[in-house]
Amino acid sequence: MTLDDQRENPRTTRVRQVALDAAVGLLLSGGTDEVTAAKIAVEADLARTTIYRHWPDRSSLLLATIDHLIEPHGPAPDSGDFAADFERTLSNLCNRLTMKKVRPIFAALADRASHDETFAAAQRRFVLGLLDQTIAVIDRAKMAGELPSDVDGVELANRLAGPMLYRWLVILEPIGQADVDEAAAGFRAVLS
Amino acid sequence: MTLDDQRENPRTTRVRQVALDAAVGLLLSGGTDEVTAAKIAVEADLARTTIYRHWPDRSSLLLATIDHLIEPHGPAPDSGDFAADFERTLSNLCNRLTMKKVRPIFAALADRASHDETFAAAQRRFVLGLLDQTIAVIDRAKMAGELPSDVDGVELANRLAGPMLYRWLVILEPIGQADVDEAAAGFRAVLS
Amino acid sequence: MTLDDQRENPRTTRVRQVALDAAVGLLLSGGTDEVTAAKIAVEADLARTTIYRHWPDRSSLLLATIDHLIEPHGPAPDSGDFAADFERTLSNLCNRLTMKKVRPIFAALADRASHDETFAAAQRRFVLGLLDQTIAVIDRAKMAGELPSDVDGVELANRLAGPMLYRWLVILEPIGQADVDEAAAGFRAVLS
Amino acid sequence: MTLDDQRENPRTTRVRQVALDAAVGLLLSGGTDEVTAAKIAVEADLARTTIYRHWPDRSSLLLATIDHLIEPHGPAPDSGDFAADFERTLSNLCNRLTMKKVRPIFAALADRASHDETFAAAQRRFVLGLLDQTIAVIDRAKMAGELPSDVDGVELANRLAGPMLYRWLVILEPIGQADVDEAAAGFRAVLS
DNA sequence: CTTTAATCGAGACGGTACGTCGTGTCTTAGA
DNA sequence: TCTAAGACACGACGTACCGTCTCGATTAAAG
Repeated sequence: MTLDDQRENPRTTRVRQVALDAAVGLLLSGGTDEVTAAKIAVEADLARTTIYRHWPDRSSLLLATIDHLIEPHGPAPDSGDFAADFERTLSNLCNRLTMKKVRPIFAALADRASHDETFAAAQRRFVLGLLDQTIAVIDRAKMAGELPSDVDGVELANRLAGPMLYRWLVILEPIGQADVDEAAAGFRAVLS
Repeated sequence: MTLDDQRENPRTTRVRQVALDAAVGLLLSGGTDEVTAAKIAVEADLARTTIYRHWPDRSSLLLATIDHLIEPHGPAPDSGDFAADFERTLSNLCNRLTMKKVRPIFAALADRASHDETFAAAQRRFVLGLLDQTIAVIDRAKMAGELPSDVDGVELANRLAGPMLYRWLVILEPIGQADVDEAAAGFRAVLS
Repeated sequence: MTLDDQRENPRTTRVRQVALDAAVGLLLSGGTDEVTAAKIAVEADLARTTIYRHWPDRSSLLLATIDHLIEPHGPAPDSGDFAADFERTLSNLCNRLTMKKVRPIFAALADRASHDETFAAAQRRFVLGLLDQTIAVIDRAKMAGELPSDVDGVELANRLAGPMLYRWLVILEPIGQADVDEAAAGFRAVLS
Repeated sequence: MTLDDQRENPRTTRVRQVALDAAVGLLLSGGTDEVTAAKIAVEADLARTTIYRHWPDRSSLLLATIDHLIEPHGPAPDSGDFAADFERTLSNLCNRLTMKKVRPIFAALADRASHDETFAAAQRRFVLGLLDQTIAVIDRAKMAGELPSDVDGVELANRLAGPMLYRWLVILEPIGQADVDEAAAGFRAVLS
């Protein structure tokens, strides 16, 4: 466990780090088309060829950039009150969405996903990642017997939080407290 | 209808046509990155510079390609039975979505929309276009007094059909009859 | 004589005039590469295609421009004193050379002359044109018996004035009064 | 001599070589306008962009082509008899001029020299290069005391050999033995 | 004073070249 | 070993100009 394969050359680790940091910056500021070995090399003060040693092509570079960009979410709220916890996770989600990073990443993934299964998988992972706190709360409620045990956590999370993602990602409109409230109400309705 | 159809030089019309046809083919088969003046020129047997005469850069070329790709939808079903008509439009929508063209177009728009307001507007238009039959049915029901007059047609269409789009475009899962049924049920619930 | 084929369409005459005026301006200010149908069209406010109606290609356009540029020289000085007249023509030549137009024209002709006999002929005409006053004075001196009748006027003009042209066009150095004096001395030497 | 020959990448050396060889061919056969990155690339079977890596634009490419074209002259003849040596260098010059390469090079330089000081300098170097054997002989004669020490070698070379260059480059007439003889006579006149 | 024919304006089109940027492969040297 | 440095073939970018080709709109001279 402790022996996780960290025995990587520290130079390698450093290069990967600074390259991806630069790539993330470029992705956020200029979109997919800016994630370029040449630009990363300039930005991170590396040789362009070094980038190619770590990622063989644009696709994998972009994918790695996105993966690097997705910071792990904190633990789901756990106050004992599931309805409150659920509402809390929705607020978190709302913040995360509007922190502006989500839209370009989602779009970049979607654009490639149409013609590259690797990106389709990444897109699914990404969206699930957005919902994972929500799913966690649902699962806890299930285990506590406050939700029927045959409820599918992912399914329910999609049903309740989906409209928020839809608004933000598909019809490009802002999400408000009203959307959070409605989803929270939906949760309480199944909570019984 | 009126003959304001520009009396445009037929050569010009033809060039625009074959160029966009080729561009559509490239977009559908290979995605955004294939929509290239050079490739269109080869595909459509035109001079590359001719492409630039009609569309000054990649962006406008891509936008024009997408506009060319979006065929106008037929009229909304109108049988007198609003619930049936609504269900029908959802089936249409479902078919249209899965006819495979929608996903790459949406994704292409979304990718640019993150950094180009023109594309954001196009994305909104595109999604509204997908829903227009649905909205039309809702509006007819409102005028017939079967829906409260304070219902917002676009809002309602998004609420009811949104989950289908969400499934297809965001979480990349297939849409089934179950989704149509559920949305139709939602419509009947507000109909009374 | 009076009936010279002036029966040309006045529009045509005007177009030719303004086009060549513009072309001359471009040639003098920017060199050969500026003599372009497109640029002339802008400068002279003509349609580019109109230029092509008058001159079929760049070569003939450039040639016409140069011909238009070469203004006919005034008559050779004629004071009765041949030595003085000769020195006067050399001063004129010196001024004409250094009025800056000559070098680029000569060079433009020479560049083409290497691979196009039409331009070679134009180059010869151009240089002879520079010397014609000088030749005229020599010929007058011959007819007055002050020079042997077997002297070749062109040959002598080249021998005497050639060094000035050489300095200016070949080794790119300024011409001074010393050069004029020396040539004039050479003339007086054969005059006796 | 010293091995400062750069230890340059042999690929690079080779590319430069074949590119310039092709460029020289194009320059001699078709003139300035043929010296084109695209045409060189085809002719030398290189990528067009590779040409741009070595020479950033048309001007420097043309300049490099001309430099590559100018082969170094052999040493000046040195028989002890200055008059004979001088006549020999003039014959050499005559041959070099008529070997056909000189005219297009001179013209190409002159055309650009009118508007680009770099080319003007190159033109001066080129002409001086043509005369260097001649100048060398003059300088040797000076050091041997057969010429007054206040004679300017370059000046004298221009005075004596200039007429030959003038004939060939300016009035586009062939040079004959007569021209060589006359110049040689001029040399003997100052030699005394 | 019209009518007819030459000329012009406007601009599309297939081309060639420009000079820039990016890609992915490769090789040589240096830390 | 890995990185730096950079050459290379390839191909797209967007621009400029070339020479050809319609098509109308002017305008000239002739009936």
